[in-house]
Amino acid sequence: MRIEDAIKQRKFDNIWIKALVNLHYTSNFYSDLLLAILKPYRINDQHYNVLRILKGQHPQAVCPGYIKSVLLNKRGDLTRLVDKLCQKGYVARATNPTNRRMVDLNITEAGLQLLQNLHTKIDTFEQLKHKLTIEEASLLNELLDKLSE
Amino acid sequence: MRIEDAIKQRKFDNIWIKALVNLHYTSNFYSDLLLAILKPYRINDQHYNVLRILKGQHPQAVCPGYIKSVLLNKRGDLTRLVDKLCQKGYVARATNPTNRRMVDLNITEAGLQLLQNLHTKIDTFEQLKHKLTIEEASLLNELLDKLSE
DNA sequence: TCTATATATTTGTAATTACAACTATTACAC
DNA sequence: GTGTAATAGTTGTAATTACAAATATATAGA
Repeated sequence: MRIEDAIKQRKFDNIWIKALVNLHYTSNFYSDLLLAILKPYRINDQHYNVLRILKGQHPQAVCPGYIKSVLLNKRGDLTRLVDKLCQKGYVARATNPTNRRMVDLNITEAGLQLLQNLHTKIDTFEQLKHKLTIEEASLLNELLDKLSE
Repeated sequence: MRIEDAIKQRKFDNIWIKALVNLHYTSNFYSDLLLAILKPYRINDQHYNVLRILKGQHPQAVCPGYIKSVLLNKRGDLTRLVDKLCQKGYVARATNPTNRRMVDLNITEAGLQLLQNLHTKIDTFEQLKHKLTIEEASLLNELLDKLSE
């Protein structure tokens, strides 16, 4: 949907402002899609991202500090975010034997299975593939990179 | 910053996934900037957006339902969001005389003054202007529109 | 060793958000 | 009018997030 229709606003101060509004709108659009998929599993997008990060390093352990540094959304409370994933059995937590300040986090088999189940449902790949050509996706990446320079 | 460096991830499954991650990253990047500016005023981005919507219609009154329909982030609790703005004196609330189910919201002089103060600080216009040409901003809008079709 | 500093994570508290249930008012069919 | 459904907001409760302060461990210098 064109941004003008989505937020019922016909005029923007200028095209840069419009791009910024559009950026947030589109980001929320996909967040809401993802949240709807995750909802039956009682986890949110932050939990999901943590699981993906852990899977990326698996079977190597990862500490909360690292997760925080690479999470898209720096907000949120890693300790309690991870607490919930541990309670649900998706993540295992242990004190790092070498440096006892640190905590070793690992995704469990159940966690890997969850991501596997979600994969087919999420499949943003197929969705986006129909909406943008490979050249357009590449161009979008370049433009976004410029914005956060 | 290139998205690869920002989240320390070298490989993505494909360029569409990368664009989606980049989208969320860039959106958060600007949200965090905005939140930092708003923090001294003890309001958040949702409050700010509500004030902008009210300013857009001023001096005409707006009801919570309308605000909800055009807010970028549909989540959030309009009643309590507006409560806070009323408490701070930025918004005036009254029952609609014609339809007593509805509530008339209006931005106050103090609210307009707040937006005025914020304007110079936010000024995303100048920031983005340096990062994207007018053609690039226009292209970005087109690509984003395609994504939420 | 002792102390100060830095690092990694957790905890306390208040504010915010999510979600569902609830109240009040209006609209419409009979 | 009366009953029923639809609409507009509000409220209750639990979960989440923000922010600052606290804990626990490690590191480095005197």
